[in-house]
Amino acid sequence: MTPTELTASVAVAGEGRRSRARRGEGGRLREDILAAAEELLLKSGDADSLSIRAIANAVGVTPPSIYLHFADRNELVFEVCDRKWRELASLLDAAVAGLSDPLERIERRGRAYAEFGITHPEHYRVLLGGRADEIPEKHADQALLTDRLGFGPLVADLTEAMDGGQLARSDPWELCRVLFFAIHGLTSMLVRGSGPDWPSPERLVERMIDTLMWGIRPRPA
Amino acid sequence: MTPTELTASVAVAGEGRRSRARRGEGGRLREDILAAAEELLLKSGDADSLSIRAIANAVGVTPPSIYLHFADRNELVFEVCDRKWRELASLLDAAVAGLSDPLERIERRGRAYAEFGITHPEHYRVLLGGRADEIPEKHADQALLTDRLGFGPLVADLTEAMDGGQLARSDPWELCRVLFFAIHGLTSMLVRGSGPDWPSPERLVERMIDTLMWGIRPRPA
DNA sequence: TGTACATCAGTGAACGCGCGTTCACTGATGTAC
DNA sequence: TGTACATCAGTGAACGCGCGTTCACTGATGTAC
Repeated sequence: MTPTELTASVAVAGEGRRSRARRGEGGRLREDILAAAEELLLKSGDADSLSIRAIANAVGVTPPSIYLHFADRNELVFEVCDRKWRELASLLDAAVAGLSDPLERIERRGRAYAEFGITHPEHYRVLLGGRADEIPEKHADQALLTDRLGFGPLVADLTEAMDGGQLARSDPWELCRVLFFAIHGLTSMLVRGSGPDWPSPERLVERMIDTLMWGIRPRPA
Repeated sequence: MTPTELTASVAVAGEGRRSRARRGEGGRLREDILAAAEELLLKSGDADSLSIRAIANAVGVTPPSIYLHFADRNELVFEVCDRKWRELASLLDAAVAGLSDPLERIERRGRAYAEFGITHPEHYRVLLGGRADEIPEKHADQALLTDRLGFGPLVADLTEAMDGGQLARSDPWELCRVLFFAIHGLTSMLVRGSGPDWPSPERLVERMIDTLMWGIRPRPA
């Protein structure tokens, strides 16, 4: 088998040719494309593998069909990321549901965030591990942090804690970013894969959260 | 001018054809290649732009010549990164030269690290911003942290501070990683580019360092 | 109830691109006799 | 001192690859008369 033949047969494989949608149900393909893209991401963990061709093949459709539903590759990748961001955001919300102590809520959010990365490294890498310029502009700026990460709730908790005297008074947005950066650094390194003699991810998460929570407490005059 | 002609003329541009090295001075080209690669990195800030062809063009040489000095692209990129890591390591050492208080040394290292990222965002992105798999295996594991980042000195300072009672006793390697992760998270986000209404990088750096330094102090029983 | 027709969901082939890498070569440089 | 020769530093053309995207098309599906 020549390399060319091999490639051809692989291209034919995928999921087999997909049956054409009924009239008016063209939108179904859009969903299937996004689902296939996410699956590809899971297998490879690399946004570069989200090629139009690979996705089309996985869905069982030809590349041009993608353009019936997305203007270009950028838009497709953006949509995939957008969904993941929302998923993460609601996961964070779920993690603090029912908790009323703001400090505890802050802590839980951090923990849940790191755990999302640890359990979905491929997705995390796509969300924040890549180059910024491969993400459409909408993602590149502040909107990323406020809209996507849902910083609002965290800032609210920080403010509440400050009001209650559990935290030294300061700019909550600034503090919010610092906390996020720290947790993101931890997560992104864990997602990169830890070395053989590293402490367990759990230990590192605990230690980071512990350090941060102490670091932001009110200080003796 | 057709696109093809344009490409051709651009290819001819670069730095002009380079004169051939004298007998025995073939190694000169190796240096020039690395220098050109670094320059390309500065312009684009993206390891993907380190293509064999782009580098060859910048040096004023044809692509195959690169292979006289590097086995493949991976080796070249590795060497470029390796040099940057050493640069950063010695920069960190310089930042604490003459300081004897271990806590102060720890703080200064963190600050210097973040500043390196802020002033050399393109380089930082190449060192830690990319995908792990684009970096040769040597870089991917623990060796990265110990050899490249020179964690030894930081661990030494942490240990000294623990011995002096300035820090609660704990595994210094674990703490070392946590501190690095936090500073890395900060740096990598700043390097990504900050949004319009962000606090200044300097403020964020101060705040992060301040939080961490408080977080690791001994705690009241 | 039957048929012409517009619409819709795709297809197939091709475009030009830049890439890493290989291969057979060239021609200047230095060295041995 | 002159010349044949080995070596060394490169060149030029080509390889096959996968990519995003475009374009003219096809053929099933539903609808209007």
